[in-house]
Amino acid sequence: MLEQGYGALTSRSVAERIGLRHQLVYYYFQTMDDLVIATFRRHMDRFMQRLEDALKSERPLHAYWEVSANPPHGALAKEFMSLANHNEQIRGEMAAYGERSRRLAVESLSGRLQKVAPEPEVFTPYAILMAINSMALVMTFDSSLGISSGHVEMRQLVEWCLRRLEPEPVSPVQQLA
Amino acid sequence: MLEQGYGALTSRSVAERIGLRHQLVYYYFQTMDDLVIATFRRHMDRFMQRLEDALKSERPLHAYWEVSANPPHGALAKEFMSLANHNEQIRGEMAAYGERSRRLAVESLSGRLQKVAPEPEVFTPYAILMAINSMALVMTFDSSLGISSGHVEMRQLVEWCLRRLEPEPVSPVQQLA
DNA sequence: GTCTATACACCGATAGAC
DNA sequence: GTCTATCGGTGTATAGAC
Repeated sequence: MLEQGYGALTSRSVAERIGLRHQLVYYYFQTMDDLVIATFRRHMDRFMQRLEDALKSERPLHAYWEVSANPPHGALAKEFMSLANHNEQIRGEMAAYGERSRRLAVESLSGRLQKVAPEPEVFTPYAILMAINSMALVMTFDSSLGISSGHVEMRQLVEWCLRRLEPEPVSPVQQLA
Repeated sequence: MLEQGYGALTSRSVAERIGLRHQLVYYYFQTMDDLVIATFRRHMDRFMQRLEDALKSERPLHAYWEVSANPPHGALAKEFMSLANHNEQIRGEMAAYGERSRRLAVESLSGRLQKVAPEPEVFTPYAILMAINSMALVMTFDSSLGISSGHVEMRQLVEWCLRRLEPEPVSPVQQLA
C-alpha cells in the first residue's frame, strides 16, 4: 500500500509478501476491507501513542511540532486519506482519530498557551495548534512529492513562533549563573 | 474518480458515463494512464487560471486565501495526491505545478508583503504564503472528511493576520470623509 | 492452519468489421 | 469513429481436502 497505493493492496499481494496463498487472507480477515480497517487502526494507534509521549515531554509544544512534522509514513497517511474519500468506515474512523488527537493536544497545552499568546482572542490554543499541525502536514506531503522549496523558511517561521510561545527551560545550573 | 476513487476510473466506467463502448477510450487515448495525465493537466490548468485571476484582484492576498481555501474539488485533489505517490509522471507534474503556483504567488505578492511584515527576517513572503496555503489545504481536507472542529478559530486567526498584512483599501469617498 | 480447486466479475488492450 | 469479438491477467471470495 505504501509502495504502490491502496489499489495494490490485494489478497494476492499480501500473501506473496508473507509467502503464503492468497486465500489465507480470508481465513484471518473475513474480507479485504476488514484487513484495511485493522491496518488503519494499528497505524493510528501507534501515532496516538507517539503523540501522547510527545505531550508529556519537557517542551510539549516543540515536541508536538516534531511529531506532526515527522510522521513515520507521510505517503501512507495520504493513501488512507484517499481511502477515506470513498470508504465510509475509514472516513468515520479517521474523523474520530483526528478530533481525538486535536482534543488531546488542546487539553494538555491550552494552559500554557493561554498565558503566553499575544492577542488571546485571536491566538486561541485551538487555532495555534491547528496552524502548527497544518504546516507540519503540508511539509510532510510536499516531501513525499519531492517538493522542498520554501520549507526552510516555513520551518524557521514556525520555530520562531514556538520559541516565543514556549521558551527554553532554564536549568537550575543556569539559574545559579 | 471523484466519487469512488482513482481505482474506479476504468475504461469501462468512463465509457458508460458517455454511453459508448469502453474500447473507444483506447482510440482517443492510447492508454488509461494517458487519460489520467490529461485529466490531471486540465484540472491543474483550471486551478492555475483561478490563481492568476485572484492575484490580479484588488486584495490579492485575501483572494489567494479564498482561492486556496475553496478549491473546486478537495476530494479530487486528494485523489491526485495519492496517485502521485505511485505514478512517477503524476508526481513529477504535480511537483512542477506546485512549485510554479508558489513562485507565481510569491512574485506577485512579495512586494507588498515585505513592506508590512513584522520581523521581516522571519516572516518572509515565501513563509507567509506557505503558511496561508497550508492552513487552507488542511481546512479543505478536513471538510471532505467531515471534520470541522477548530475551523472557525483558525479561519479567524488567518483573517486577522490577512487584515494586518493587507488592510482594506480606502476608497476616494472614504478618504474625503 | 495451509493447501488446491474453482467460480465469477472486471480490468487493459488489440484486431478487425462497418 | 464506433462497433463486436476476444485475449490474457487479476481481483474477491468460497468449498473442501489434508
